Amino acid sequence: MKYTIGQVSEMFSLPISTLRYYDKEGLFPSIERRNGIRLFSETELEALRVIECLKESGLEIKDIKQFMAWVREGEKTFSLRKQLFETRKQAVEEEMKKLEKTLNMLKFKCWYYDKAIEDGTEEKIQEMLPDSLPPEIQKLYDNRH
Amino acid sequence: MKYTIGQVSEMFSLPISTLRYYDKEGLFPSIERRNGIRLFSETELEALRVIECLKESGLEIKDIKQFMAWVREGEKTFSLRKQLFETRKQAVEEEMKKLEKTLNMLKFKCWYYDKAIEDGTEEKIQEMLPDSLPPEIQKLYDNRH
DNA sequence: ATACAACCTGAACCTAACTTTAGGTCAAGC
DNA sequence: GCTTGACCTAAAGTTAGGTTCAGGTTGTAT
Repeated sequence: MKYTIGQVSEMFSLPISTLRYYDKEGLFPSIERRNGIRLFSETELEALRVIECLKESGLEIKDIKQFMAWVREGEKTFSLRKQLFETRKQAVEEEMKKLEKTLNMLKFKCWYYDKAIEDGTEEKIQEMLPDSLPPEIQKLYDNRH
Repeated sequence: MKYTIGQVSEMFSLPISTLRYYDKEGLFPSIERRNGIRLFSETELEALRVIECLKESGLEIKDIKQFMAWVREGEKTFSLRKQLFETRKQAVEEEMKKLEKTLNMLKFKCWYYDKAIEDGTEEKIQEMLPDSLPPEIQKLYDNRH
């Protein structure tokens, strides 16, 4: 099954201009064309799934291009590709830890403003800082950075 | 206790140029100056902690500026501020779900290339797709998008 | 009083990842 | 045979979040 750029744009909810940009950047190195018109096949759809994953992991387009080049080179690049995914896995795990901290701060601030609205002032809360907060909130406060 | 821009730069591991840029963007609306030189106090340090949190949550600088303006306006903006943190909390929770999916894909790809290296080829794995994978791997594969 | 580090400003510059624009091709239906 | 919609390209423009630069001021130690 082959798809036009418009169909793929729909399938992935990506603007056509973005797909053309990815192509220009070398992210679909083996894409087929008929009369100049791009024909996306399963290879390119899987490439797009990987692109979305690697982008979400924080990888830049030029490094995704490098990966696509490795794919074309065949089995001799298996371990380079493996290493790339290992590194991205670590990066994502660290990002998730950072987001957990961020979430603690946000939850603390939600509690803080809930209480400030209830009290009509921040002063009471300020007096409780840094270590006379309710137990659950204290945990958030201590782990917020 | 008051700090110079250089000291704050050290404390937060942020370039001086970034701190000046934040100031220019209105993120320290009440910062004190002596002979033109910025003096950071606890207010600005807490602002910086919040800036890092809101940035990590995906908020843009101009919206952080809006928040800092609300802080200056006092208690009448408590509920606007509360709402902002609620929204960021939701955004971070969604981002974490996305990263979990990304992590599934990355783990699957790590397994994939481990096996490809072991087998010397991808062909054996391709035959196992989409639903004859080892149970643990099947879970990753099914949940990768 | 001179040197020197650390501070200041406005303006220009930078990068990544797109998006927009202007102008052109092509196949299908009327 | 002409219109229409979906495709094409190269090049310029956009945005966020900074960084760099050129030129100037301030505070402290010698």
